[in-house]
Amino acid sequence: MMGKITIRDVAREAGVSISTVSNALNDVDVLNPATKSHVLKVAQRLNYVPNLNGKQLKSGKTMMLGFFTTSVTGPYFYKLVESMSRQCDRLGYGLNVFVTKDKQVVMSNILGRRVDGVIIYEELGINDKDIHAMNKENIKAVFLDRVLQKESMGSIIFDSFEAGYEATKYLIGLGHKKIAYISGVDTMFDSVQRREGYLAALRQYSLPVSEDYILQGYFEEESTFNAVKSFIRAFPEKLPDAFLAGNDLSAIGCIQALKSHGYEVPLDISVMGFDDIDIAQYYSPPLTTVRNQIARQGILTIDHLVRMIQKKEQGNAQKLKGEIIVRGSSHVKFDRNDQM
Amino acid sequence: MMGKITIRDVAREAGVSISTVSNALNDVDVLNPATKSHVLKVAQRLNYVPNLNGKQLKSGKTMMLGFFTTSVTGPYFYKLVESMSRQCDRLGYGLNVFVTKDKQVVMSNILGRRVDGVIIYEELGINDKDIHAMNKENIKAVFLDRVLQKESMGSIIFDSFEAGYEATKYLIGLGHKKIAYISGVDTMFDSVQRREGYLAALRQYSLPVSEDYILQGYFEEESTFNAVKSFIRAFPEKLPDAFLAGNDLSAIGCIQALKSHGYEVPLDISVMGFDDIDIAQYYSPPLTTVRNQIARQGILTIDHLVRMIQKKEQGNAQKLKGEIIVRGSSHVKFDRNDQM
DNA sequence: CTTCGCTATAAAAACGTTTTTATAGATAAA
DNA sequence: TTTATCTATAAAAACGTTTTTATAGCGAAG
Repeated sequence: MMGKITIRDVAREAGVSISTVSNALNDVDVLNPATKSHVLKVAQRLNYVPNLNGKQLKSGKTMMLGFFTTSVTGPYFYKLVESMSRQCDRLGYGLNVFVTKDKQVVMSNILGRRVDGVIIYEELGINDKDIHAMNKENIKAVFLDRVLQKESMGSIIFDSFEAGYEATKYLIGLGHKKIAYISGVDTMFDSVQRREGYLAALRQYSLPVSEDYILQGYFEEESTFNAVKSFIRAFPEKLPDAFLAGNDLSAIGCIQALKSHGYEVPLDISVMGFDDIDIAQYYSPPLTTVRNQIARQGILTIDHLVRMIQKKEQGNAQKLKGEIIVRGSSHVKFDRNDQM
Repeated sequence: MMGKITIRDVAREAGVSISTVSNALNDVDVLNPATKSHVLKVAQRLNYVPNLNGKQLKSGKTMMLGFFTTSVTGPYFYKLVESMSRQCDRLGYGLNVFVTKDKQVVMSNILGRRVDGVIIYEELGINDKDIHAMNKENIKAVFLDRVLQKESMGSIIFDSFEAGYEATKYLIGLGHKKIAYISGVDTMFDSVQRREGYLAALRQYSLPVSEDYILQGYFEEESTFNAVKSFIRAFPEKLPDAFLAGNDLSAIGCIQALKSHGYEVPLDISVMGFDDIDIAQYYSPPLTTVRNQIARQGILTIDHLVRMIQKKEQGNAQKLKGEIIVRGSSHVKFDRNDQM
């Protein structure tokens, strides 16, 4: 029978003006306390819930942040979403996840002011023109896993160079001297950075850098399996002390190949990956790997975005270090000759 | 310098009224085609993007569905979100994921009309009064994993009773007689239903039902690991033929515990889980489990909700059957005594 | 006494749309 | 020729808020 209860209904019922109701509800401190509590009581009694569209239209604020991503599949995303939404809660914002591949959808939601600020996962195809449009509208954004050209926006990314560097340093610390790298997909930023870090560490410790020690594994188990097998067949005498694989899947493929040739990991050869995927700890041997601090990325992202919104701060680029997780696939260099 | 471009700016620039602009943009077929294309061209040139709050305030529609959940962690959720958002796309809706534990947030977003319809994951504490409020506002909702009291709302749930029943029947079919159940979280509907199904199957086949054979694993690997270990220590002579774990994580914890005591799975004891999580097939041994058709649940959910919204259909309750996936963690009963 | 300023509230404007109603001009019917 | 109908567009109202501006009442300062 009775339709939606509006602020007008509350005003009439409480015998005051709608501005008074608004002030009471929004805790604006200009009202007589008695009036305020009376209004609140009436609102409660009528089960009044403000219409957010009206509210947001006028105020220009939604107190919502939007996370735009092409996918939400896999542990990376749910860990990220989990930590971001928790942090939003703390700061009084809501987090809204939009799963879409359509850039049009993204831009119309952003410029259409459905949210106060946005987190954008790479690969949505947001370009300079889009960023310019956002800037013009004074919309704040933080990008994940993307190097930003525009100073105006924020970005919180993992430092893959540092990760590659540290991982290699760790292997060197175990006494390994001949370290091979199994590359991922060469068009991907992460892949290239990890390799550069690997090379930098080798140079730093004056270890030989050889093209032969860079294999192509394409971030996949099978490709890596084949690549390692061909390597072993081609250079049986040049077997490295350790393999640093572009990611954990690749590390698994590498270990499978070594096993199939009768080598033991980690006794004969150490193998290390990146990402710390779920399987890493269950695999045999459990993988030594570099873990990204996803929860931390989520928290920093929200903090940064909220500062940009509330304190009108400029966006900047922050890099996160990886964390080396030592498990069973790596071992201090063990020289068979010493044994004999 | 120049602020947000509104429909008014487009109207002025194109030399028409704002209603004409609105009609052109919304493809209302009353305009002279020349006028329409002219207006569209101007809108394009000005990079006009409609303000969604204004739009939604007036029209009363958002073309958005909201998924409200306490958590988004784990494969169940990302598979569900993935399939729901894909189906939303197809039907011209956007899907919005709200991760929150605060019922107040949920209700204010729902009654505040931020979305046209909602999908609610259980455990948010939505009660009859809330549902009544939604009904009064004519808001459509579909509940997941929850038995509904109110006829007016929809629900698409997995038949966990059936799943528990069928899984147990499968184990019985392998020749197992002493079957233990590792319970999940007792406040969760699924957990309780699976256990009831388990009990029903035991009764059906006149097998003994014992309280000792119901362990508490809380749907977690570690809790289950500890629970199973304590069981083994407490009743070494009463070891069951098979464990039916409340979910796959629990099954893994169970197997770890059995392994640590020197038992072999499945030769000594069969273990079975629920959910078919990603690790299930990689685990050693690969898990026998009951798979829910998550993608199907997502599609049915969206379809149902959209029908309720667009065709003003009544909500109803649908149940989905699980599918038993036989892998390496279960085996026909093998009696060591026969061997000796 | 005025006048000023302050307090508590009300009234009105504004946010950016869509929708409803009005209007001018053209075409068709009488 | 007049009137009615239709077409294309414009004007105005409405959606439900917040924010800005106005106002009545009152105590204090001159």
